[in-house]
Amino acid sequence: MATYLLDQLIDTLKTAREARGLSQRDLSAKSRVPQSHISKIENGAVDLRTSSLVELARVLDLELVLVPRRAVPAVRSIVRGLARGQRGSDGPLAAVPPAYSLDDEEDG
Amino acid sequence: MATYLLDQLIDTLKTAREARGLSQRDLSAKSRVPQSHISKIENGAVDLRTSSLVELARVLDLELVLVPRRAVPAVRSIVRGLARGQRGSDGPLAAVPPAYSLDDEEDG
DNA sequence: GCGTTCGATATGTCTTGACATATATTTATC
DNA sequence: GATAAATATATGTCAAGACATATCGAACGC
Repeated sequence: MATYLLDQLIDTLKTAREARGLSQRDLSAKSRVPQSHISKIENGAVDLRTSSLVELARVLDLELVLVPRRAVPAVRSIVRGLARGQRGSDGPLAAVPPAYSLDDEEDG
Repeated sequence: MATYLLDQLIDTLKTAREARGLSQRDLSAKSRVPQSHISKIENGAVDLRTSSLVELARVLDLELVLVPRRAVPAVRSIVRGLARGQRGSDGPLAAVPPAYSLDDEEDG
């Protein structure tokens, strides 16, 4: 019974897995998290431990970051920008583009 | 014993708590996570569940976000810039280090 | 039919997390 | 310096639940 608080994170994980064409078993093999458990996680049936979350995220090239609430909108904008293929290599803070994104939620 | 993977996150939590002048008991009262458990968490004695992590983070005005590895540097810049440029209403937010490690890799 | 590959489920084991208590640490009073 | 009270953090016990192993049935191709 995962909390609603986790839904966003879980959805990000699942979407990222599928975007990379990985099966639950593939992800399991790379993360050492059993496939059965991945199934439960994606179904919101468990309140997974943080180490499991980090483990899965790493395999999916995601990092778990604690962001000050005030910075969340800007962070989301950057993530969306990158997800659409823009390269953010021009400067760290250079681009904090508006969040006019569509629905290609490849990453969180 | 929490995995080394969690050390950064834990440290961020503890630092944020102290920066806000909250005792473990204060944080417990606001988060519904028992003080005894907060003690264990901060000592790396447990691999806390994600809901607990989210709960504690929220009380500290932090949000748990999954960030694509490629976007991590930009995100860190935002967080730091914000911590420097803007002050929270009630205390030094400056002490909110990013919660990730720096073994960057190629995209997959 | 047989063998794969996929996600979902069953049962057993190990650890978190809740509760109560113990151990600092600080401050105050004598 | 000793004692006590108040505050902050740490530890012990045990039930609820995460995690592990094995298995299930569905969908696909041979």
